[in-house]
Amino acid sequence: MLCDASFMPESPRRASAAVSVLADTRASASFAPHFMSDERKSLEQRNAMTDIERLRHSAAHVLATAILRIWPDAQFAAGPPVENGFYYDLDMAHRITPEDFPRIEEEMKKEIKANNVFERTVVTRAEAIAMAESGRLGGLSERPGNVSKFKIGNLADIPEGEEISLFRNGDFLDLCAGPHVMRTGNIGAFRLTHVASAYWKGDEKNPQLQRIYGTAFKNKTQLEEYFTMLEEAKKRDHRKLGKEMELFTFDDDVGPGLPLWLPNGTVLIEELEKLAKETEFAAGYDRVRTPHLARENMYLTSGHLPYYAESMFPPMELIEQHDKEQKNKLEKEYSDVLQELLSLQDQHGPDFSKSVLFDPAPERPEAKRYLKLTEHERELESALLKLGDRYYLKAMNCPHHHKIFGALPRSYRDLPLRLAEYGTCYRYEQSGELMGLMRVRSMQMNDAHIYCTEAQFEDEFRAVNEMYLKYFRIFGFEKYQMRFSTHDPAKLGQKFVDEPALWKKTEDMVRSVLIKSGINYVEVANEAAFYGPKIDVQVWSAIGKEFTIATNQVDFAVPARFGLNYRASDNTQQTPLCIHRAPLGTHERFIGFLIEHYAGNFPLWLAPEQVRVITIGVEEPLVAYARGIVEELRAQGVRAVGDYGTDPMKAKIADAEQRKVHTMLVIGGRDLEAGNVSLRLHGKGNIGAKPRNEAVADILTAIKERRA
RNA sequence: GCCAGCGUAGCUCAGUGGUAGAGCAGCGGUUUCGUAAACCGCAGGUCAUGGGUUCGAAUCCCAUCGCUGGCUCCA
Repeated sequence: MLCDASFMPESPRRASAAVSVLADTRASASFAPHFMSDERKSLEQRNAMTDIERLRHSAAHVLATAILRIWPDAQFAAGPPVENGFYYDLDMAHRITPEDFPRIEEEMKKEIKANNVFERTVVTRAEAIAMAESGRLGGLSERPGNVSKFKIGNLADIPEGEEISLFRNGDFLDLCAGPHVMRTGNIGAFRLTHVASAYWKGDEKNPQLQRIYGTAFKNKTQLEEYFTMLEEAKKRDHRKLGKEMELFTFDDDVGPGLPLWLPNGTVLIEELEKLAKETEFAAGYDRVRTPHLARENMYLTSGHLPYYAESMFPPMELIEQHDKEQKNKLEKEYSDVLQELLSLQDQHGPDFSKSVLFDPAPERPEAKRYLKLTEHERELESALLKLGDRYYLKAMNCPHHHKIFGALPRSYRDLPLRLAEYGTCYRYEQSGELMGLMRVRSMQMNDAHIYCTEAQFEDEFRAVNEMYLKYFRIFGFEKYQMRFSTHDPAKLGQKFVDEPALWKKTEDMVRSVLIKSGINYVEVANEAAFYGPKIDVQVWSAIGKEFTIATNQVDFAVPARFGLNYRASDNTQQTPLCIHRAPLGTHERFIGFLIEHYAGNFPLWLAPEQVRVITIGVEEPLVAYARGIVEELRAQGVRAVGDYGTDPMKAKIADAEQRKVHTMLVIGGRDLEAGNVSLRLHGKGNIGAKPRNEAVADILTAIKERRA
């Protein structure tokens, strides 16, 4: 598959066990999500639970106990601790809503007050199955006719030879590896937080269960602190600040996930582009521009179609009516042919098609049929291509850039060729996945594709990494995780291009760049792109959601698919390697993250309104002086605004502070006389008087240096 | 896409079957001020949209759209 979707920083990758270890050690652990591994945890791993996880896991059992007292038919699936709390998945006739929480919490309190011991017993598999069949597992008593169906499923996942343990608190008995706190009374403070639905074992083919989330702490103070912290986090949520600061908006008539950038937000976009353009120019990139859409055929070449079609907006058809009817007919025929081909392959085994295609004189009737069909398939394909056009909005920029590379004959002397574009892409994300600016359907990527020789690769890759770090220093990012995704040799030829030597070589190169640069990273096997290893940069939003903010990927497979080549010094034709990189991700997600990172208090160079000149009074000489300062600043490209109105000074300051204006120059009669301005910085209060020229020079320097 | 909750003025919210409200922002006046909010007034709403129940619906029911949380997806 070409152009791994995960290349697009819009795609947060699935959390991995490896990340969870690091996530837990980060300074910001309170907001870092805890990742449950996809794999079943071993007993050893489970026993490594922290004290608070133990407590929360125990709270899940108490939750189940309480629910059974109210709804005895409930069947429970899994109830693990998660970062900041716990949940229990269950199935029952009653649909739980938050209105049920007080009742449930009452019952939970009773169970905690009873201070029952969590008592562990080891049973044989047969005993456990017998208890599940009588409905006893995950129940308060035997429940004839109400089999503990999910517990039977869980039992099946426990490997032979591993101990099967049960935990009992009061009447509630559950299949559980533990560990738990000693007694229910050890659960100091808890609260149920929300209900959700979840597929059993996370598989959407399985039935949906009701999931109840809660949180628990050692004591009430910690619980309250947690909720206070959540409130604080919500204040810096980019959706809230984006509205308050008039950065962006969404409109139903425009469509979900399609942000409209207001003037203030557009300032952020343009400042970022300026930074990117300067940086990329200095690093030897060439800028290109490409259309927002392309013909179907390109995406057949790239491989986006049909595999990626679900994530693309449906195509625009440019086709005459009579051709359309013809096309529909041919498409129907084509799909019938494909179906028959597939069923022949199914009937006659996996090597059937090979054996037929390589047999010079196939005699078997099914082989003859197969050959006839494949010939017909090709005819239909070419007939279809001749009938009308389909245009797709681009989901990625790489195919367009590959076409630019291929547009001219290339020599090794042209390499490395670095093509950069803030390209606009469109992805049809599922409606439930949209989230403010963090997950959208239209996005502008800080994209570039670097075409280079193998010999150049390491230097190029290192330079890209250094660019990341340079950016992160400018923004003062500290809380991020570099994730190095490698392939799994067992899946060569399926999930990954079958080029073991190139995999090894590029992975070694990437690893060595990381180590030499002293970058702290986690390595995750089996998460690479189809076409090569990659590094994703993971960050966490204010409310603790993980996102890929930037990405850097190696591609040693796709250029060949596009027939890209260059003339090497020995006069042979060679295929270039390609690096896909987006250090500033997409405007949408990057700015979403920046808003939260700065809590809306942008540094001077980014601030939508950089300077506000406030007069104390409305006397003409004062206003003229203030106006002169504003004009001088604006002439130098500073976003300065004057407030010469009749409001009292304190009100003007309050207004500027609320709008998070970075620098306020307050001017009264005293300043006018001395040729000064009184400097006030947002959130920092009054700094004091300064000569006007000095203040202006300082502002210009701070902007130029992109000072934090 | 799935499950649940929510949708009242530009923003934050009150109103739970009987005449749509407040604060802030906006606009018009008055006020002429030294570091986070002077005073008075005005205007602003098909209560997301469509249908239903009812003498009467912002309020109850159904559908649609959107947002939020979670799940799934993210090749």
